[in-house]
Amino acid sequence: MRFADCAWPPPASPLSRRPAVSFAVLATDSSSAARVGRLDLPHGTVDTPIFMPVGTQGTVKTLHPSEVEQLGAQIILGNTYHLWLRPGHELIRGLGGLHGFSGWQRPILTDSGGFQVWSLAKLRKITEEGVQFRNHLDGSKMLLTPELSMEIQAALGSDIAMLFDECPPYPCEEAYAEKSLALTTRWARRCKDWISANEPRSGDGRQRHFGIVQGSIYPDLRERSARELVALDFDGYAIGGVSVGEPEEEMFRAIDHAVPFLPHDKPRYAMGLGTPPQILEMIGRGVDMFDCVMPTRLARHGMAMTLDGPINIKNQIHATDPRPVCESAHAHVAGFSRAYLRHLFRAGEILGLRLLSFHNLHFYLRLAAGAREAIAAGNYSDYRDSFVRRYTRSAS
RNA sequence: GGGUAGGUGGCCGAGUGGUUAAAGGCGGCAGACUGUAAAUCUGCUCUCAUUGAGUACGCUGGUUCGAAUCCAGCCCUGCCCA
Repeated sequence: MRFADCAWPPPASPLSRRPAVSFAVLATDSSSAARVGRLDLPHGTVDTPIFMPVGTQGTVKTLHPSEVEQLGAQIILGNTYHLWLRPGHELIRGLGGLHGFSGWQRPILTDSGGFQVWSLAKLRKITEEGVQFRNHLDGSKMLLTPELSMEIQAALGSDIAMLFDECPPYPCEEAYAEKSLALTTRWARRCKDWISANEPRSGDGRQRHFGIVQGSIYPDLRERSARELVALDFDGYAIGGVSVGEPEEEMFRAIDHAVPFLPHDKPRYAMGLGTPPQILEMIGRGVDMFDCVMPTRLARHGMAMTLDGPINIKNQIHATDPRPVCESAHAHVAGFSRAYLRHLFRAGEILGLRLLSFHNLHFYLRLAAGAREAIAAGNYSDYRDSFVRRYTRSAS
């Protein structure tokens, strides 16, 4: 199975006819820890491994929900922090939750605001109670707590709510990482208490909750964090605190030191990852779910993913190139030349942002679909290796 | 013809005796981006060479130790009046 041979849109997996359970592992790879799974959620089913496009503010930037659907995206992200500040979770609740409000009818995962603890570090103060933010919109002080994060996510009505965590920076002293993960665990307990006291729904329609493993680059801490969260019993587990500036090898190690302590029958989610080769690497290490701003942000900055690595469409070299951006491009984009795409970017035309956003997401989604097919077909290592070999060949 | 304002690096535009190869913007050429304060940010952008040198603020001449900056003449442009 090669990336270029993958059918698009991907066929429904014949493996996915099973009794309704929240998550089922349907196939495993013999040469790696990769597995194919199915995750049943209130708004639909998600085939794993999966890439989840990021739609922080209730929109996958530049794209119409129908286009995101056309891409075959099965689940997208939203962000608690941003939607809380603007337009406010009660407003969204009143307009049909995030699904009704945004027009996206498939599953949504909401991040808890924990990442903003890291990304807005200059504007916040962490206490036992929660995180005091200086609102980046108007500078006013606001307190986000585990309970409030859960309440906001319940109001948004996402299919999966992430627990409120502290994402420590890199590098991070071991003592701080230990303190931080202990806080994340205490917050997880408070999230759980809030959920059991307030979650109105039950059964298949209920919101799922994923814990977030922290512990920076320290193996013992990763293990401890994973064990503590698993003991609290959530619907799935994420590995956080990665892709915060650490070398790639540290990132892989952090995953490896967490995955073995996570249950086989629950989905595993590596937060914020990654480049295409990183995602294939992580799938081989047993991760099921990914999200990353990279395809959409890079698209808006003129970078297009191709089977031969990313290219900067703004570069002069593409000025008269009649070829499509990539031989694997979706028909929606394949009809446009690199020369035209370059022109759109140089002219500041919005269509350029849209076409590359569409293209890069297609590339990522197809990468994941190909991985699912390859795992089911029992040749995942070949798929990964042949993709990475070509993708990185000209990059160096 | 008279008056007046002005001519600065690819373009716009600041500078009005030395710290000016000349602010800033645009344009151009690259780079960065990983649970999105991001259609953003960074670097380079006269010529040649390694430090360094050369050429350059309409043109020509002058004043001065030193001129994009002061003076004279000329050329050109905008506006106003004939």
